[in-house]
Amino acid sequence: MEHPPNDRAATLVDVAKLAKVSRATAARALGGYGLVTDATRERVLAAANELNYRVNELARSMRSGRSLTIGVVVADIANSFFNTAIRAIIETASGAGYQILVLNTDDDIERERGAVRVLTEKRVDGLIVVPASRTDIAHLKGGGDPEVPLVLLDRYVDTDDIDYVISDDFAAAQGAIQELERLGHTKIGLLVATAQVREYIPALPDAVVSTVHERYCGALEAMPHSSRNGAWVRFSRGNVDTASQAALEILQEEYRPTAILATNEEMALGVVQAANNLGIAIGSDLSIIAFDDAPWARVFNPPISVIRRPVEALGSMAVRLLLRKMEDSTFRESFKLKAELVMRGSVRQL
Amino acid sequence: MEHPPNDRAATLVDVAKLAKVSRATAARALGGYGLVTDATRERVLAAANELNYRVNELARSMRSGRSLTIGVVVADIANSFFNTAIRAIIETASGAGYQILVLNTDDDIERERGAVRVLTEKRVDGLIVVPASRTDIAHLKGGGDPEVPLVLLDRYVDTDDIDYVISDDFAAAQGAIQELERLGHTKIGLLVATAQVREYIPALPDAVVSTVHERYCGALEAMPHSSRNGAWVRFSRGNVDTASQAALEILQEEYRPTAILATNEEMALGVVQAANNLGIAIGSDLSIIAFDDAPWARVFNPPISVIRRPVEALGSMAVRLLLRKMEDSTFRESFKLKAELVMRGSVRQL
DNA sequence: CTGAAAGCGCTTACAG
DNA sequence: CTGAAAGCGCTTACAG
Repeated sequence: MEHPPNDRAATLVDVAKLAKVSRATAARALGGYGLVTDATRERVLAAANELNYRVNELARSMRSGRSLTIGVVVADIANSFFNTAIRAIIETASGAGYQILVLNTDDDIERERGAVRVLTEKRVDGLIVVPASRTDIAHLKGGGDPEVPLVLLDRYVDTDDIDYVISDDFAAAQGAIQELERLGHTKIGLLVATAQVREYIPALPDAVVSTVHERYCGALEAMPHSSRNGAWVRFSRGNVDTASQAALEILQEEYRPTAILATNEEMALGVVQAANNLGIAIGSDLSIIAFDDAPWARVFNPPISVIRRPVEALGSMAVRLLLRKMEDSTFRESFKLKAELVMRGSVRQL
Repeated sequence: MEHPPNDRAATLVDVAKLAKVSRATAARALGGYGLVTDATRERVLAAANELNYRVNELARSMRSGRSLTIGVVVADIANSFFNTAIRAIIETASGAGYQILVLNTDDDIERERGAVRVLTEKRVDGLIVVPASRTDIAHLKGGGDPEVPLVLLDRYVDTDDIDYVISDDFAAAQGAIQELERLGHTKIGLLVATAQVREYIPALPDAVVSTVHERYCGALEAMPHSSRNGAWVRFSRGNVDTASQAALEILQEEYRPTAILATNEEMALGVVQAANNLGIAIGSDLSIIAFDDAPWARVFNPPISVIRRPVEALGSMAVRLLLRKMEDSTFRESFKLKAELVMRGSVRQL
């Protein structure tokens, strides 16, 4: 009963022929645009159905100039913040009919450049990028002529002509330190995830990403003088083992801190691991607050206090902002969302 | 110094004109195929550079019939197994010049159908799917004529004409239970992540995904008779809170088990949370083994014993298999990789 | 409401 | 080694 047009997939022409209409009419009936009688529409749909027709989105995109695809360039999809954000991005985008191309950079600027290039060539309608650098951003400013709409996620860069959706990490870090002080802590350590670093170092590297900068500065500003000499501060690569090494160093200082702020999931796990190794009990001997409410944080014993950022909101907001910019290329707006401090058993009052 | 062809992005014609060659020659020089003199190639590349030319992959794909894009349809990108696999998929694919379109189904078969349809319409060159059902698979068998190469990841389905890359979960579950018995455990509970279930139930639901089936059957087969009545078995939705409820029920049985096997990350966290709530000490009062070596597992106190599946290998294998199938449509092969039991402090010898 | 024609930006044979 | 022509499968004006 099928009309197999030889062997190849059915095309618009096949449908049009079978329905005895022109290509234009068939396209209108199938695409749901323009005008068609109910009768002809039905005829076309029946034909399409019989031939098991699938529109070729490549052709449609080329002709219409819209690919219905959004490119997402992210530091590390295995990190819980990013994959939760991507989940929200996929959700929001597919609700609006857009699909997502995801690339991973591991915070490598060269890979980011390549990613943006590939996505541009694939003619994505828009781009969501977690930039690996605050200053190396020429490739984001459209080396090309008609620029692809772009929204930065999680981090801003050193220019005022690129919109972003971020959380207020300065305030969040500041608030966490203040809360520790309120509870009597005066010796406070800081473990900062910093992709730009090989292993871990005590001093702030030159070029760091905005989140690193904000979290460090926010924490430092609130820090009691006794904690500002940097003995309890380390900037570490974003993996658990390195973080653990760095935390060990901090915790083995002559006067060790009574509390540590960890700036992401990996740093938090590193601190916990180091504390376990040294037999230091979290919650009683050492208090800890971490950025991002990873799924395991509240299940730990004691549960870990966290700075909960509105991850889903950040992701879906980035998409919605991007969609608006795609409609109106002059539209400009940026968002900085508040994070929430969630205190749990990992912090003790002194 | 630029030659802005009005306002639009430079196209192949613009480059050809500036380089004073035909479109075909320009295409050959830029695309790196066919024959061109070094001299003309340089001229073309210089022109392309001056015009900041970016090839339109949409057009290239349409003409060449290859989109250099692979579709990935996954249950939940926020789950650590899946996002680690996706990371490997992106890595392997981009090494071969392919980009990844990711869709999320939450194990909903309707969404899976929609995802496959969209990706087919976007003319992906291949498809990697984590199927939400073992039987509802018509949409995977190419309702269309020339089928898109397909590889299943993590789960097989009830047909022998679709290739897959999975881990040997039956053997893994069996091995874990046997090890518990070897250590003296006779009362062993089982918490099985089952997307098909609303909350949690004690009996195996009708239609479950292959991983659920394999893990359950593997565990059951090794189970001592004392543990087979099902009092300590629950099938739970894949989120921590539901899992925790289910675990609470198991742990509040009159004779509670001395060990529990949890079939994924969420189930493991659920057990830990329930144990914490009841004041049951993991490692001494209750032993636990979990599927998947999530990043937090070894950092817990005590560290959680896990069944470590070769996640990256599964992901990159799926891509390599798919690439081979794309080259040769008759190529058939499937892989079942071994998992490794990693014993840590969460399991005690009785 | 429907159709004939042109064209999106490339690549693919086919000549030369 | 290079070019002229055709065509991938659609949509977009433009007529009627």
